[in-house]
Amino acid sequence: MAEESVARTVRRQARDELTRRIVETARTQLAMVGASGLSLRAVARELGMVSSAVYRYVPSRDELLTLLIIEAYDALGAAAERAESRVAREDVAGRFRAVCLGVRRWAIRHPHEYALIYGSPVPGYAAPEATIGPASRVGALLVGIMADGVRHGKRSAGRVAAGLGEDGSALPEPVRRAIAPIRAFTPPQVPDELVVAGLMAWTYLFGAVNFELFGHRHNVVADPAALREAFFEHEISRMAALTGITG
Amino acid sequence: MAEESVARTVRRQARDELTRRIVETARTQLAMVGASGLSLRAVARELGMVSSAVYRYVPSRDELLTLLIIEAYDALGAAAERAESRVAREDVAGRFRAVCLGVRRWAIRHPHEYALIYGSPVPGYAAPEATIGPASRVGALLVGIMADGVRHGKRSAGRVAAGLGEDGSALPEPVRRAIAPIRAFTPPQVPDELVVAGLMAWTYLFGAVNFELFGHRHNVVADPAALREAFFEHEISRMAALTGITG
DNA sequence: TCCATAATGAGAGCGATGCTCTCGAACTAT
DNA sequence: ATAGTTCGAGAGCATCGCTCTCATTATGGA
Repeated sequence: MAEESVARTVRRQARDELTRRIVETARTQLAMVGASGLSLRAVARELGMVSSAVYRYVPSRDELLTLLIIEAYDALGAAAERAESRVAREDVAGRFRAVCLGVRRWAIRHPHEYALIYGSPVPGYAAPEATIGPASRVGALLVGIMADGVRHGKRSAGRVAAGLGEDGSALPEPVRRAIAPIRAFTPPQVPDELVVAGLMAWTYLFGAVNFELFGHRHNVVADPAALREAFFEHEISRMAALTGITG
Repeated sequence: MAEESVARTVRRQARDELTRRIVETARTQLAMVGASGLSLRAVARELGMVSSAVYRYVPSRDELLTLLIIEAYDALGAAAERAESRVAREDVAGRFRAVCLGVRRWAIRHPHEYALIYGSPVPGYAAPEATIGPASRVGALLVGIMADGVRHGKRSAGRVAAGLGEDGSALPEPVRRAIAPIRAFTPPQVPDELVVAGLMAWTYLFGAVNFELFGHRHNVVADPAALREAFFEHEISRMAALTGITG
């Protein structure tokens, strides 16, 4: 009958709804007290149920954290994509810049969520399989920009290659082999040199945000938000120049 | 009497010795189970005493972690200094490279200790005053290399400035003001442009090590240690070129 | 030398955590 | 209507950080 499937769906819906509320509550808790202070029992209390009931929906605290990790990756990726989408497609340098500013902006607004994904890995060492998709959204964005940079203006791509081999030497063979995994996700038109440059820009972006958010720029860069932002924009544009994205 | 001071010293020595053993035990625990798994009670058990006794020596778990943070900063700084000291003073590029490789090597060998200092800040947000000294050892090393680079060969320093203002533009005024804090620790001969470049190299170094250690290069850079190392050496030397340290 | 004082270690205990188990109640499906 | 599944609640276990109290011991001055 129809009622059968409907009933099943109703139950599933109720279950999904409660699961959603649990994760949502956990997310607000995370935003307030950070990952180390996140308590399954507190989440249960907030929802008016007993702690053991939560275990019907979430297998463990670590799994809850994994769900929050996925959410955070997705939110960060969405923020970066939104910022990037507001820039004209041809403005490759502007798109790169927008991604960087978007990432930093989101990180500053959601420090605990950012720390959860780009700080020390909290559970074990291996990230769960389910996180790799959302985790690569920012990277995918950068790859797309690189590819467009190659397509739109051969000029910039050419300049990149030149920048990389400043002394005339090509990319060392071990380096070429080292980037084999990422090459599986990059269009073949993008040369190895540009891939390396993109990886470095990506590395730098999160290195800078990490340093700023985790306090490693105390007594190094001035505190006022405007100055920090000015410095960030400068370092990012310098990095873009190295990458060869000069607009 | 002499016995007075001796006795006092004896007692202090006993106290210091036990404190040392506590921190030492905590450090090995940290190396095994990580910061989140570090338990004051477990440390006490290991030392054959009851947990409350440990509180006579260490005010709290967070304070214990602070001691470990200081130790880790010091160990990392020492490792970097040791690596750097083995390079001829005139070989500025080699010294920079040695610092980077030394940092990475230490980090790989002491992942949990590295995560403790360069991962998410675990207690609150503000680092204790006592940590800022040891925390700046690597930075001080880089500053020294920069200064020597300026002193030894004006050529490289000049190239840096040129590299920075590739389009002929000078450093933006807000950026100059942003780096005021670090300028208090850098010799005046080092131009602002070089300071910025050094900051970027510093940022990149730890960004790269973070990414590698925290698993963000899964499916990006190949796993074999030799390839990862080759990639690291390449990215670092690229960064050195940007910094203007070309040897 | 003796004795008040201070440091030390042990134990009990408090509140809290993650997680498991069991037991009724409610709901689903036949 | 009944058999089976899901669910919430409660009790409980081991562990944690930390505090308090109470002896024991060492210290340092009278």
